[in-house]
Amino acid sequence: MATRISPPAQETVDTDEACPRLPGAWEELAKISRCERGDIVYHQDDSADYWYQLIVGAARNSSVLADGRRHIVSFLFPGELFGFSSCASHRFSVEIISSHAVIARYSRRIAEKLAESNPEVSRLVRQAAVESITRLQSRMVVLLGRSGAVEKVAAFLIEMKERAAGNGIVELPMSRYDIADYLSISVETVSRSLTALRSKGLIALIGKRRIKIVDTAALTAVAGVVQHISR
Amino acid sequence: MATRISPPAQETVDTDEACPRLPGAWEELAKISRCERGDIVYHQDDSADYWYQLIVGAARNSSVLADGRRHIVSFLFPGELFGFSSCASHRFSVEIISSHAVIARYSRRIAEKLAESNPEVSRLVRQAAVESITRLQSRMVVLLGRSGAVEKVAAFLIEMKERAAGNGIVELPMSRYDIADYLSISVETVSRSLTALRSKGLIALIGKRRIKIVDTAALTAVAGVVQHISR
DNA sequence: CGTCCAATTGAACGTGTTCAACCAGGGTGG
DNA sequence: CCACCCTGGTTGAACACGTTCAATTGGACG
Repeated sequence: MATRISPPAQETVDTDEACPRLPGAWEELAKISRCERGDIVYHQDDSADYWYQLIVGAARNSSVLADGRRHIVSFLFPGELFGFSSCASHRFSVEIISSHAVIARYSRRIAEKLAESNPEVSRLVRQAAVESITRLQSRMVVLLGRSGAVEKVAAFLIEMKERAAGNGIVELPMSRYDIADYLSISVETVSRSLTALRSKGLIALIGKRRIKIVDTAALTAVAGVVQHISR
Repeated sequence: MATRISPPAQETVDTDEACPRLPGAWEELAKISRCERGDIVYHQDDSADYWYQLIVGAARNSSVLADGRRHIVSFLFPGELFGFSSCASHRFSVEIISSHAVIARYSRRIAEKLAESNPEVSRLVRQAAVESITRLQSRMVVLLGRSGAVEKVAAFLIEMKERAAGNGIVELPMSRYDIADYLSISVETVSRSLTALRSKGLIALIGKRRIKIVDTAALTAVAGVVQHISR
């Protein structure tokens, strides 16, 4: 059952990933950890002493409501900076969903100081925040825009295709339950929507967690004209 | 039909956050405009050369989808900073909904330079962005997490109460259609939810655009455990 | 006073939820 | 090795809720 990731297992590993190029002062600050599926990067209500960046793998950023239901606010992919908070504690939990992952941890106190003294870091952090806002707003439009379930799932698949980087085949690191909680529909409806898209010939399922997008144009059309974010 | 005010700005991701006290260098940058209901601060797809701050009044931050439907991303109230973006053009429109309003305009080029050279401005702008993210995430949880329409409307009323600052009586500067597009439910359902809350004795309607919250505790309970952002 | 649009109410319909059964795969223990 | 279970996923059927279409009211303004 989901072990908390260890206190800093710091090993110096080159982070020449898909993440944005950051100044040396920033990179030196990184403490690298390896983790596995189910590890919890931080928990709802933990104190927010660090910023994080996902280097390898995938994670979910979720919140559990009072009635026990869960909502997934976002999925995290390589390169993404997360863990910003306006208050002293985190309001959401972040949990690894890929079998393995690598994350970088940055002392919030020092990182903030750096962001104030170093113009380059300042700009990059602000840019990361603004992009996060853009993505959230875009997602809100997609989800709350009164599309049907099939449209939501189609939009989700396209988002995954664009973010996880695909050559037509999209790996889904998350379960159907995760997708359901992300789109705010029931698991059954997610499943039905997928089979609907499959029987229309727009996608093909390879196993459970792998999807081939057969007709991208048609899928995009189903999703509605969802203009996506330039990253 | 909605006159455009002032030269357009390029690139905007509206961060809908409350604005803290900023240093003199910042305040000197402000260009003040007065406007009226229906005025468009900027339009979807306009290029954005400015950041904005709403001083007096209320505005809506919306986007029109391909099929003609509209979605309201956020309502803007006095003090809020908006118009940030990472991409080249506005993805949303901002329109005044109160009879009169006052807004401040800041050259984005200069403001960004200021944010990079002045640690205080840097911190405050970053803080505004982070709070905007928090608010968006919170709103997402509230809206997507609660299934019932009555619960959404209840949550909306409480949000308005907290933001517009009320002594029990909440002024609603927006129409039922605006509320509907904000909550992604139909106007009829908004209306029905309001009457349901009224007949339960939780609220009272004074005219059309003014609501008295009779039983705050019960209304909060209906809204679900909606923890709100510290501003 | 009449017009126009926002707001409300009513009734039929459609879509997603819910409850339920079933299937497939992986792990464990006898 | 097979039986067993347990979780994740799919499918089916009844129901509930919000939408939609439609009619009515109410208030603002000319």
